[in-house]
Amino acid sequence: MANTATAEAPKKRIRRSPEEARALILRAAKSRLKAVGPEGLQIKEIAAIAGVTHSTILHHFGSAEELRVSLAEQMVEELLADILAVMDTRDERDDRVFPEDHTVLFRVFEVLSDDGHARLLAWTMLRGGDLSGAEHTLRASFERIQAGVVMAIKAAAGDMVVKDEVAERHARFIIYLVATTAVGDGIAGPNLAELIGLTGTEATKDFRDWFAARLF
Amino acid sequence: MANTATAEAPKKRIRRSPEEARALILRAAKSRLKAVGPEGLQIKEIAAIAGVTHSTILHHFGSAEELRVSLAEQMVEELLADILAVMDTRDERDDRVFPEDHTVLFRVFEVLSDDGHARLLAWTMLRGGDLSGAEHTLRASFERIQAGVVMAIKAAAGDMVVKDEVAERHARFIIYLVATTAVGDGIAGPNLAELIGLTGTEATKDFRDWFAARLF
DNA sequence: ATAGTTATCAACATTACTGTTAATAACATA
DNA sequence: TATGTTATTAACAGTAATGTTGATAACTAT
Repeated sequence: MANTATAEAPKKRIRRSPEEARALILRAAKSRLKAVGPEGLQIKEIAAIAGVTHSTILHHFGSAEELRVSLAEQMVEELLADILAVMDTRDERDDRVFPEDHTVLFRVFEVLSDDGHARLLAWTMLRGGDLSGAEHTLRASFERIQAGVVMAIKAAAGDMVVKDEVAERHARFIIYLVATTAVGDGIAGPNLAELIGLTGTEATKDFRDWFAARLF
Repeated sequence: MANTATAEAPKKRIRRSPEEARALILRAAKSRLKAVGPEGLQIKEIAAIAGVTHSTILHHFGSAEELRVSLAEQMVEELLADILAVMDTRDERDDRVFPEDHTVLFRVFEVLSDDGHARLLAWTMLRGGDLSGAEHTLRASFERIQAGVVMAIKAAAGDMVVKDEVAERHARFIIYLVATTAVGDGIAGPNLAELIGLTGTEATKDFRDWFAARLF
């Protein structure tokens, strides 16, 4: 670098809208969180990745803590959007072989566990997990998921009549089980699978098939 | 406070053995971790709870990081000891109604999820989760657990003959599922149950019964 | 153009957390 | 009782994180 001592830096600034700036910063924070875990969430590091100074972050979020809260909320919303997208895709193809076909469940595992969402979610919850900012999104999303699972249960029953309450109760259990399992899988999966001897992609697939088969 | 300016503080010291001191500090660290999550693991806070100065912690553990590693290892060992204890208690009573009777599974949930072990475990894994210090304990414990579950599977099969490989494979799946579910339950449980509408102890019990019923 | 707004930055200030040092109190052993 | 060991502490030092300030560059509207 010959210009360090001689020429003054031209110091061009990129001026973004507040929304763009916040999005940029949150993206950087997220990648940092994924890469190095919760300890990597210092605003200076995030600022470096986003290509801004840490003052800019403070300007937009008020404090480091508020940035973390915003990040947590945004992540939860993204996660739900992803899962709903999976279910919607499924709905478009109108064949009703839900229980036999494990693709939906597999995709849920992918989104929640493999993509690292679970780890980020866990971090959110471990740190006191307020999430009241995402409260409304959460409720609305759950209603849609619940409705989808109820439909699947009834489809799985075939000719047999299933009372609404029974199906709804069953759906709750299934959702709770899938969610907790996927979260646990995302967190403990790597270590646990190695310990238990369930390594390799085919073992993963075997387990998920086995799991899916006993859901309905 | 009249003595602040006048009398000198008597400053009595409690002198502990290294083992006692370490145990005291680890206990404080654990309670702190449970109470406020990973961020609560600063040695000054821990020192305050343990009733010592932070220098004492550094004296016994070398560094803040080494304290965290020690804590993680100790927690894993405690967890496994607890779970093995549950299984052993079960073995002593020689009735073989494992699958019908859900007490063992319930106790596993209690130990792993309700007691907060899962949250602590998750913290361990989120932070890079080495655990190589507890490697040996882990392997040995898993072997015993695996053997116990295989026995339960065969007992559940009743008269039918179950090939060893089949039972072992099944056992792996069950262990993996129970572990991931309990971990996920411990972390996401409170938030998730509230969202889904599975609140209250009877709902928790219902879910665990339902879950246990579909394991074997 | 001109003026007003504000996103951005650099430099500084301030905390908070970790680690160091030297002295001392508690205990064991001789 | 005397002596040695070391767990404990207070005071200090260093470092890394957050937060603050004032100036400026980029953009908008008049």
